[in-house]
Amino acid sequence: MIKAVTGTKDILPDEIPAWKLVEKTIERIFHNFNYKEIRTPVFEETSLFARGIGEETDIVGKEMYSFTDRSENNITLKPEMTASVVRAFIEHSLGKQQSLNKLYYVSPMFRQERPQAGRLRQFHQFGAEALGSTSVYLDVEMIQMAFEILKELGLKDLNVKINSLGTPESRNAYKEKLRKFLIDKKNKLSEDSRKRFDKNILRIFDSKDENDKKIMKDAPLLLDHLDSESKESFEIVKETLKLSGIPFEVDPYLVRGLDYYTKTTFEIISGKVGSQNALCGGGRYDLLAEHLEGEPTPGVGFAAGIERILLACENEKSLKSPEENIDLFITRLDDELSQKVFEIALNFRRKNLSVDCDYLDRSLKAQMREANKLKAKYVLFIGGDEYKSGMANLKNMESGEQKLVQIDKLDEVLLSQK
RNA sequence: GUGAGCGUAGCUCAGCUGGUUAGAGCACCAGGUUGUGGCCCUGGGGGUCGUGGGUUCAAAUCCCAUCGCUCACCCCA
Repeated sequence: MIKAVTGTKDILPDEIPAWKLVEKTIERIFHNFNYKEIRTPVFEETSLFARGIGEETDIVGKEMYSFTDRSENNITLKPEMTASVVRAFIEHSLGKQQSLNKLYYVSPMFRQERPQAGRLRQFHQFGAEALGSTSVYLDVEMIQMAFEILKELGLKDLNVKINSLGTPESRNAYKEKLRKFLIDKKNKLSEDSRKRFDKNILRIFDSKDENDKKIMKDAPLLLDHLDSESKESFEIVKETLKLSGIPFEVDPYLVRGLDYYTKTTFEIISGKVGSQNALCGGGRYDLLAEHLEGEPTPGVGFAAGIERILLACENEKSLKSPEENIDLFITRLDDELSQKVFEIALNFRRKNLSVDCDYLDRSLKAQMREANKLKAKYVLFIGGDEYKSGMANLKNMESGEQKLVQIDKLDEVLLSQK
């Protein structure tokens, strides 16, 4: 049997209502904040991600779905959206038509990792990017939108973490300080952390090794070494978040894995989804546009994982997606009437009623069971003596009431009761 | 890339100190009312016990390999 490729999943009809509800919520909240949707291709030239996300990151280093196509182009299925959005922004000179662009997206993403709870090889993210302003209020707006969407979906067990990475200059100066602090302790660190020492020294703060933790307790903190501008904007972020009524905690160890972040970074964690618990993450990236050879353009954004959110909703039992039902099920008492039933069905379908009927030549009883299963509001019985006089029984499935109606007057009867 | 656990019906699982035709619940189909659902009752269909090999008189059950899934590490949504 051919099965879906490892790490990919079918979304079956039963699960669609939950997805639709999430998608509707996303669209509503982004509209409230006046963000416009953007759609970009699922694949891009590999170099876009290599340069945009950073050669040293795990995403680029070992997780990309890359291949060469028949014309020898290096292609990669998008592992995240920010680089693509910024590429489109530059390519179409969106910044020249409008000084601030507030964009959002919902799209599948691809990363070749070992699947586990809350991690797939094809997964879905939604997110937003605001390009063209350094205003910290946009930083806060990202958190507000993400938080609002999660709250609307009924999630409660949430933890908002924020941090500031400062400007690249202050961060590099700080990294140097940290390197000096660690250099003589390096051989006492765990193997993983020793690797991080060269690759991404800030990541050593994430180590779960007890001894590493002990060493890092006395390490200098990035937050204490911010440039004055980053420090000030971080203060405003915190104050504004407070005013927004969004509970948060400052996590000086929150280091996002993508190279392009500057200043504000944040993450929203769920306590209900296992070990891949980041529902959403984001931050400011003021230098990305020029990295990609565009006009220098400040930006902020975030991305959230739909599968993880759905997992959290399931575990918190927070999602009440509406029941699916149909307006009318038409049964047939005599087999010869199939065509008539089909004709009546089309008539109502054209009038925007949701209508179904039997296609399996089943007994009336079976048809009724089907109607019940589909939660039909009404059942129409076509056939018998009453049909000969142009009549049919119409049954209200909830009350059980049934009345004889004239078939050619069904329109007004049904449409008025809808 | 590393580690652990698990693969029996469409789904959830029982059976596993090896021993007659492999079970249950749910779902599905039919009947109980030859023109009427939800509850109930009766019956039915559906399984190479993931795959391959080995041990044995005998394997779903023990051993090995392989594939797949799951969870965790790394990292991230």
